[in-house]
Amino acid sequence: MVVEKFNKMAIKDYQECKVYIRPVRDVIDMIGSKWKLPILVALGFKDHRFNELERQIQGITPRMLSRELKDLEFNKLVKRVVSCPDDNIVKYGLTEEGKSLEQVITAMRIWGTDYRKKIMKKNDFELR
Amino acid sequence: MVVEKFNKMAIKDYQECKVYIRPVRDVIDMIGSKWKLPILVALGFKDHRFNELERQIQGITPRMLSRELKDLEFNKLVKRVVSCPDDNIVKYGLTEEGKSLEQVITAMRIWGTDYRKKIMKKNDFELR
DNA sequence: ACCACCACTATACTTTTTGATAGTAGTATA
DNA sequence: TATACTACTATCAAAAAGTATAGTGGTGGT
Repeated sequence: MVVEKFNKMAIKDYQECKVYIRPVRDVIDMIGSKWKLPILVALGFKDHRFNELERQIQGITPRMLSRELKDLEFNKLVKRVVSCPDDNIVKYGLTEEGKSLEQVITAMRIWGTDYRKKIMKKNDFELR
Repeated sequence: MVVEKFNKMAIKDYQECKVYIRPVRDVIDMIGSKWKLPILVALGFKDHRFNELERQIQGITPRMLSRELKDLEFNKLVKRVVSCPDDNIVKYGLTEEGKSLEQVITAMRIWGTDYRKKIMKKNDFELR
């Protein structure tokens, strides 16, 4: 009796966990690399050209920028637009899907800022 | 004149971007690996013993679990407690700091769930 | 014609992360 | 005493992620 109940609970917990874990891992798989969030944040400000992004995101190489933009395009978070076909001006911007990430990014930003403040206070020195 | 204004704006944008990017990257650095969020989600349900986590999180190896728990402990998101010293029962749970991540995780979960639904609709088949 | 800028791509390499497998020390159980 | 479970650790290998460096094809200006 007791064993059976315990088992059922365990299975329930397990399934609930999975249901909660899966979408969260999807998000990490999509935007959890070193450069994807910086790119998305920059594009959240305004559309950017390739070289603008290169300059905006310190340290990124064109190879990484290119790859990450392609990944983000593949996942429909970013769109590549040739805004002025005569001049071949390429711009990158967020899709609606990409814009809908704003709440996630904002939550991270707030938490990250708080965390950084706490660390700074505790250690009583400035980080960077 | 125009050039000067443009430059100033560019600098402003750049600085604002950095201010927004940094905390977001901090978060990714802390929880952006394959197993950290699954662990945090599981611990959000309840405290877990080491082997409980192993069973709960399908696919994780004890090596990874051990390492990731240590990382999370190091960053004060998770605490290790010997709840019953006589029996040496070890449990892992969220710290207050870890619990404060809930909003981030919730935002990710909601977004991830929506995204998955959209993909499923578009492709008109079930994922997994 | 020459040089610069834009939007990338190619190649090779290093570093980081993760996995597979086995093992250990301690306690409990039959 | 043998077996099993808990909470891990060690070693090595593979895979993934990221870096360094150079180069390409196109357009635009002088």
